[in-house]
Amino acid sequence: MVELTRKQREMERRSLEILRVARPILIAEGFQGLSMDRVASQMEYAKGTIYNHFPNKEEIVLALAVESMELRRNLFEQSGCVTGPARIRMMALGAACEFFTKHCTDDFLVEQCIRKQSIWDKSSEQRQNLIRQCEGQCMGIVAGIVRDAITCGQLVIAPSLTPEELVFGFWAINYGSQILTYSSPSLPAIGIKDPFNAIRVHCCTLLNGFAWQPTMMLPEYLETMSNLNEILQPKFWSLKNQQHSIN
Amino acid sequence: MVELTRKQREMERRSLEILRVARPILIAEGFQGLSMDRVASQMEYAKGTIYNHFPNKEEIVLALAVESMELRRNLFEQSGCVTGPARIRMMALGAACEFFTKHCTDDFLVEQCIRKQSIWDKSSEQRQNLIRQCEGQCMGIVAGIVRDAITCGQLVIAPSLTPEELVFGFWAINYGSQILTYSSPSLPAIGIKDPFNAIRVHCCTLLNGFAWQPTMMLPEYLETMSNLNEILQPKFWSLKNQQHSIN
DNA sequence: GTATTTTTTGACGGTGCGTCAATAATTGAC
DNA sequence: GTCAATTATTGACGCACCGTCAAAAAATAC
Repeated sequence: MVELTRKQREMERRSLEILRVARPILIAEGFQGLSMDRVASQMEYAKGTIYNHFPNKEEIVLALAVESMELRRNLFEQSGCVTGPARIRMMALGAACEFFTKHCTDDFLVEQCIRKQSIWDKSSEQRQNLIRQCEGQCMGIVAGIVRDAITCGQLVIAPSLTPEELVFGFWAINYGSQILTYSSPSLPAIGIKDPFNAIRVHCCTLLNGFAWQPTMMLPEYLETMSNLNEILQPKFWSLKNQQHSIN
Repeated sequence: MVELTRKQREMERRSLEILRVARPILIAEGFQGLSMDRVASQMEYAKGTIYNHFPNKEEIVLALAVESMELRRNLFEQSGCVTGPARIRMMALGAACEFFTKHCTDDFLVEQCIRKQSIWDKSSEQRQNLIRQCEGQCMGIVAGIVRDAITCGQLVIAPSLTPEELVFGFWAINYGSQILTYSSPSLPAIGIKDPFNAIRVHCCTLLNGFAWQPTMMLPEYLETMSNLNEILQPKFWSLKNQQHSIN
């Protein structure tokens, strides 16, 4: 019994070590660049041993994505330390998003890697569920804020729109902007100089469009966001020891 | 001289044939699934001949993306046939986006394929410029509408926001939503049942947030969008013969 | 009809994935 | 401490793919 768990612990430790080796390769050279041989040689193990832990490359990538999405979820949870009306908490969440993209860029990139059919095709349902679960938790946190706002009468939405679908809009703005920012070869050339500022403006405008109380116009919003960034950063830094890639 | 151009024409014809063979493979099986050997054998040419036309796989994919983005640009241009205040033309553009995603799904998928560093690393600057150019043209069309609105006094934006950055918001909502829709394993499970409706709602809300005149509340917006979809679709269908994958 | 240029071909070297029989290490019974 | 049984590790192997290039074939020029 004790024996078994010791073995399991060792197994677990090495799995994590594999992920530690794989992560920087994935980030630096993408899915193509990550090779099992390379991971094996860098670990000083044979390839077969790696395959004892992960049945294929896709599973490694998904495992890395789980780590990264858990970091995101932790940031989302930590942003809950900000008190105040729902709209402010929603903004704190936006700040968490911004923090994640700016300071956990590696994790953001890993998250992107898994948005490909081929990866979902080849990976185990079990690990896929971990992703789904984490995604659901993130959604739950944000949708909770929306529900609070509705309950307090600070926000009224059309009956055809669920709170989750409202969150979907903010998710899309953030996610879409960030994808475009990182993958569009020359945003500045087509007139987009400060995408992060643009995201803030659009989130504020969307909140205003929904008439989410208390009313807050752009200058006030931007100032509040700056303050939130100040407040939240030190909190987030405390995660450093738990996690991998905050910089 | 005449000889040379005939050869060039044949060369051109075969390049297009390669793309015609490659496209369905790319769409069905992704970048990984597309193999040069397969294209060659399906064309009944030797692999070397394919390499006479495209120096590597990435160039083929980029060439396909150019075709798809040109289709998008054409749809954007065609949406200009709708007359009326800028806000309505902006909505027509939204309808064009929706049409593209829904009925040119293959092209939408191809557009996604090129948002990877590894593809830009390996492809020629020349073809990259074709993409950038097309992207710039699309941006130009939409930003033009925004500028019109500003000129007419129907829209006022903060001086810190360029018209292009405003477009960026709508782009992000559309692009982000669609990526999430196609790649998130289970949006319905986390509460998002009708992403297309959600996109419309968010675009309307964003327009309202910017106080873009003439004022239009959600029900009116949704009805107008439905009408636009009716009006525009037959127009778009006329592209069918020029292009590849409208369905 | 022959010499020259152009085009096509597919075998080849190199890399990477995932497998599996052979080998090494660990375990536990005596 | 020994040895048989179990478990873990290894890396060579089969297969697939990319991109190259010398040789063969076709087209062209004369």
